[in-house]
Amino acid sequence: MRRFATIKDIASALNISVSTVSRALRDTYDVNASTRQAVLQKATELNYRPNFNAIGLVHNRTHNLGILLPEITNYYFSTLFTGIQDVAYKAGFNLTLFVTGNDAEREVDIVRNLSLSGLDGLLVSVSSQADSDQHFQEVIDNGVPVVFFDRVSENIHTSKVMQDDYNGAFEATVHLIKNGYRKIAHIAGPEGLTFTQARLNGYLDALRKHKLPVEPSWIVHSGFTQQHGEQDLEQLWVCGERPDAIFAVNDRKAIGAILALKRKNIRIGKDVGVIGFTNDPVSAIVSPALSTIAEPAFEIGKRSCELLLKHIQKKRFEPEQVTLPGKLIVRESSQRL
Amino acid sequence: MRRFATIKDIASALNISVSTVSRALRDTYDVNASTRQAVLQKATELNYRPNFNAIGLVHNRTHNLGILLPEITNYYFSTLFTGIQDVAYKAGFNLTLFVTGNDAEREVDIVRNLSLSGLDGLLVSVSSQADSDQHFQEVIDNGVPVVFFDRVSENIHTSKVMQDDYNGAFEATVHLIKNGYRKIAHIAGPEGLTFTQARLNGYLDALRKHKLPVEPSWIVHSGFTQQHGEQDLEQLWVCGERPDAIFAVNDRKAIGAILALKRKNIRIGKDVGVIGFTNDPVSAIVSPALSTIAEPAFEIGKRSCELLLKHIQKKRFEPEQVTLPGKLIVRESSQRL
DNA sequence: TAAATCACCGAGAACGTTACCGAAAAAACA
DNA sequence: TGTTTTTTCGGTAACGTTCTCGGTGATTTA
Repeated sequence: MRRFATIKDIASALNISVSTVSRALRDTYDVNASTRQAVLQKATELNYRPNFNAIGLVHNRTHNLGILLPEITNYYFSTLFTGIQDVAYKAGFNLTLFVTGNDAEREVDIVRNLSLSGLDGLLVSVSSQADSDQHFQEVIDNGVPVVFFDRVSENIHTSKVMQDDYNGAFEATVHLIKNGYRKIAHIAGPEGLTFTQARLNGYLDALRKHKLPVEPSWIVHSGFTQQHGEQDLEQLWVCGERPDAIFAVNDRKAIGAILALKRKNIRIGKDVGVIGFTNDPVSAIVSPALSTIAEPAFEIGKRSCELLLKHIQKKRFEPEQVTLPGKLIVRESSQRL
Repeated sequence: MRRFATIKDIASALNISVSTVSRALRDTYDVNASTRQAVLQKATELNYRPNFNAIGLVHNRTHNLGILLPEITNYYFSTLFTGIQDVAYKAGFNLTLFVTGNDAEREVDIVRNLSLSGLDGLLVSVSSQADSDQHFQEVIDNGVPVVFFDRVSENIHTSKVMQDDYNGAFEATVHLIKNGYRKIAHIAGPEGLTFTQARLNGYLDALRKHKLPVEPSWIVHSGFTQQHGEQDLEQLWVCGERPDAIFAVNDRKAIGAILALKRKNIRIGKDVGVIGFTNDPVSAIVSPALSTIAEPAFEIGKRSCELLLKHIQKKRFEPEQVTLPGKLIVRESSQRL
């Protein structure tokens, strides 16, 4: 059985009490400089590492944050994580990452079996809102601070940080309109999600404001992958009148659409305009390059973590809601040229 | 101060001892069915959650695995993580993720300050081998199982799992040769890394086997990003004779090279062949599509975690080394047509 | 010189859980 | 009926750490 050097080992080696060692190691009050020096030296000599379980036990603090993500294999979530870790690391917090794979059941399972005592707080982007948010409410009721980001949960009262989905979608759609497209379709996300709804609304309002027709068959919902984008486009192409532009809920779906269009020998931009959402690096690589709304993923991660840390430090902290603006990036796919 | 219901709360509510509650909760020996039922009911009623700190303290087991990664914002590492989590989740282990950002200093800092007592094992892909591996040796000396993957550390005796870098590189180079390219350059990774060396050797041996010249100025080392790929290509293009094909150490650099070549109006495939390594999804999206060696990222993650779990379970477990084969994926960028 | 202050240290309880051992009650055996 | 076994439970130490409290000497103050 492995066993680390403990505070007791140091104490007995130096013939002093554990209390003194404890104080010396933490450099607090009431300890002579020379004894402190001796303790420190002995500690490195024995390769002492503090036992976080023990510390967590007495303080009811673990310096561990949980992160719940639908997926990690994409640009948005992975840079978001990097943002989170950026502030967590500086504050001395570790991150335990849970990936649900967009599986709502798994999400519930994970949250229900969470070792709440092992976590000082929870950062979450929900997998799906289809069913209830009960499992999150339970966590909050247990006194564990929760911050939602990106895919937030409507009916739960806590801090949330997200990009401005509505205005981003509005701007993207207006951009297409200004570039002469009139029959604009929307390749959307799963229906249950709030941000799917927000982007849909931005799209709709932009059409209405410019007195363009809203054609229900030009709005198709499905998942977030490139394959979903391809399928959505096929569906758009079989039934009724075809659109002359596509606003996709994210870049991956937009690229799926571009690929499908290219297979049909339809010229992107000239025949059909395409715009995405996210500014995934791949949008600059695909040909023609994809116009998009850049999301501040890293910043969202940072802000979420900062907010969570605040929640943890203050006992009573009023939930905040922050919305970060996106930015229109014009490339080739949305221009007739 | 937040406080969860404990085993004591259940005990006093039921007027029984904590030992009995403990046994009932864990469904072990020596507990009557009816009292067990009562305990279970009370537990859900009080929303009891076990305190992992306490359990970790007595068992010296946390069911926490540490993962040390150079970065997470790319396809390879993020799917690798998914593979790890796939087996960890089933085995009831949580994952604490540390991302170094390819910063060797930060790696040392993280490892040195690791709460070893909070981790049952460590999965690592090193950030750089430039300096020493001493910090990892310390961890192992403390009795914490470590498994290396992808970017392994040579001088440390422990389990390692990686793809077959040498043969992959060999195969990629031979593929270019067979397609008629003769002046093949290599855009390599940072020099310190073992797998950089392995891929370089595969490349060199393929050249030698086919009696092609090895031109030192056609081998350029740098980092792993797309930008590095672009820079490397520029460097290749300024000095002396220009190559007619490029084998890149990974897809991102290959794509950088492709982009730079396109800016020069050089036709990919026809004028200059390009092949990468990884099979990042973007390699199918870029135009022309990038030939590459597919790496079994997910599988590597799974195998690493399985191996680590074995190490943790058995007290004495002989280090294993597993090498997974890659697979040549032929697309457009490596064909003259 | 007596009293008050100060610097430093130790004892012991506490955090939530498990493990070991012993005890009481119930059941089985003789 | 007495004895042994089985079933079920409780007491207690232990895990590594922090924290509160009190207690030495030594030093300063009056």
